[in-house]
Amino acid sequence: MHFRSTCPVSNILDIVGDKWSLLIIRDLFIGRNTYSDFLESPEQISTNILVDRLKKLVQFGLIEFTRNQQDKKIKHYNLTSKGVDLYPILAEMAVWSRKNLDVEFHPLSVEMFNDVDAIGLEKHISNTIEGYKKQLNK
Amino acid sequence: MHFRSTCPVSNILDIVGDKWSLLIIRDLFIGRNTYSDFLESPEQISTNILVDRLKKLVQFGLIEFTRNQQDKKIKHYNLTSKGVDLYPILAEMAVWSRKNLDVEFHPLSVEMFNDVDAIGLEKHISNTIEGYKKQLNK
DNA sequence: GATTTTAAATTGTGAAATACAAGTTAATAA
DNA sequence: TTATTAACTTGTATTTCACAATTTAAAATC
Repeated sequence: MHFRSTCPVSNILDIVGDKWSLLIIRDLFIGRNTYSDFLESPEQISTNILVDRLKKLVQFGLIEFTRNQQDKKIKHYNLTSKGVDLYPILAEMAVWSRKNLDVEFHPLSVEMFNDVDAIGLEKHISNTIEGYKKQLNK
Repeated sequence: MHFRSTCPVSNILDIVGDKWSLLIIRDLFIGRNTYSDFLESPEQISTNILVDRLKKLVQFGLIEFTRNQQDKKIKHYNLTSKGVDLYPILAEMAVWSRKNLDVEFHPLSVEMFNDVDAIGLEKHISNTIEGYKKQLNK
């Protein structure tokens, strides 16, 4: 990996600072975990970009995959510990958008905002991370 | 502004989700605030991209500028309230890099990490934001 | 007040990243 | 055996970015 500088903000941007990587990470948090799932996301990533990003995210150690035992042509991607650690960034991004953009948001994010309002951002983040990890070990 | 979807994460990425915007925002937090300052940053942005990003960030209402009264060809950029609100994202990005990348960081970020360790991330963020706003009103 | 310096911005060209459409592969299902 | 499906590849057009050189306009210097 080539880093542009020794600034930690620049470093992470060199890894996930493109138009798509963080959206794939977001998808994994909301339960989308196959190539086909990712293609169905509302932002409409193209297939060549998707394959490229999945490959890179695996190389960076942010995600990994397992084969479906019933149907071995299906890959189920999941976040690694490094990938799960990105959640606070996604959460702060969503919070920024709610505060600073005057638009209607997707029902899933409205749900997320309600949770944040109910229990606080800290707790929401730790719950989400813990929840993701639990669900994986099933 | 055209948004790819109604996801708040996607929305903010449509605004600052490129290789450079958040680095300009970072620069503003550490006191760099002119075109020449930005060019001196270690990541070496090119002049055409810099002009383009400054223009866009102004259009989005994340930054604005004032002319130097002694030398009116110098523009001093500063973060608006919307721009200052991005700090939690930058802070979480830095925290992620410290935890997950095995590299040496810039002295300024080491200083920042020490502050986070001393007073906690929450307090570090609110101090930084408050500090930035105060410094502006001088 | 003409010349030089400086900050900001522009222009041109090549390279890289992304978008879009179509086709391929290999495993499973019918 | 044929059809379907998930994942992936390929080709081409478009957009964005990188790099180098040049231009503009304000300020400083001679």
